[in-house]
Amino acid sequence: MVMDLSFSPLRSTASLDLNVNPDLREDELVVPPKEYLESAEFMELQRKLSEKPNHHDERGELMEEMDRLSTENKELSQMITVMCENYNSLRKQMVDFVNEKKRKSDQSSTQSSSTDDNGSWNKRLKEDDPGAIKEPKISTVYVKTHPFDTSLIVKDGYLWRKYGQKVTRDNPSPRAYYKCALAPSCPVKKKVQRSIEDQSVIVATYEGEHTHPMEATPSSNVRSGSAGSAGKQGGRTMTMDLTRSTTSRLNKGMLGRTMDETPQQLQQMLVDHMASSLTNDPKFTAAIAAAFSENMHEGININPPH
DNA sequence: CGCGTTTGACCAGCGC
DNA sequence: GCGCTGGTCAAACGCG
Repeated sequence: MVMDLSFSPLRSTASLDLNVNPDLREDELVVPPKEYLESAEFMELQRKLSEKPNHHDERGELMEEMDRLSTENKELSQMITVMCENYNSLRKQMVDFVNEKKRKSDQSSTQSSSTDDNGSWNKRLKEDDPGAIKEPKISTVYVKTHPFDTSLIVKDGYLWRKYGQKVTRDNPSPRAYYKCALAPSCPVKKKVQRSIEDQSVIVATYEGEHTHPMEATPSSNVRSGSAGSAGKQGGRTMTMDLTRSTTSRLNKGMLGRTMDETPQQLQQMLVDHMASSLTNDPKFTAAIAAAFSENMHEGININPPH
């Protein structure tokens, strides 16, 4: 199934927004980005819907618009396919590279300390806790966000308390430091920073393992700034939780934990998930229904004048 | 007023 | 020893 986004006001972003949350709840609202709601394109669509239409022309226009959007949808589908192919190719190269590196470091029997942040974090943590025998578990998660979304929010089902923010040398984006809200009983920390290569990608580095189950209200896991800054998010984004082991096929595919997904399968999973996310959102469906109801009500007059 | 975020100060590791 | 950098602390601040 290829999701037809022709009717979706989200089409300009949803088609390529890979930032989906497999665990999205029905009570979590998915709204179009604020930028889209304020865009000229959306205003124009709204204006068209609210205008007293010349029924025949309007229908013709709508059919044309549908054709245009269908074409656009096909093009976007092709783009996703190409992206998936590229992703798989790059990932394979990366895995090969990492394996090669690991082999070499094993051979030289040197303690491999990565040059990235995790390495320094590990070192620091070991110093903090000399009694620690086992290295804390470090995992890095990449989360695609809406390009306009400037917040550093990674919804992962846990409650976090922000304790610092820094601008690092090699990345103009600030890095935020979080501790698990249940600290000190739960020692987990995370760092969140936008990718230097792709500002729409948030890189979250987790250290340690939670000693407690997920919070019951994942939507509140990270407060968005001092409550008042919530509006800055500009619109909800769906986040992809890559940390959970009980991942859906989608997660497996996107994380690359299995390499056996074809681009078509990946694309299918993405599209299916976007479709279910949208249709599961009562506000979104209600808004669409209302818009169409209004339009159809005027366009299809059951009691034609004389 | 409580709670969580913000942000400047402080600390420690590292390289020169 | 000094400066740079990343990580953490804690007082100030703001919102509900």
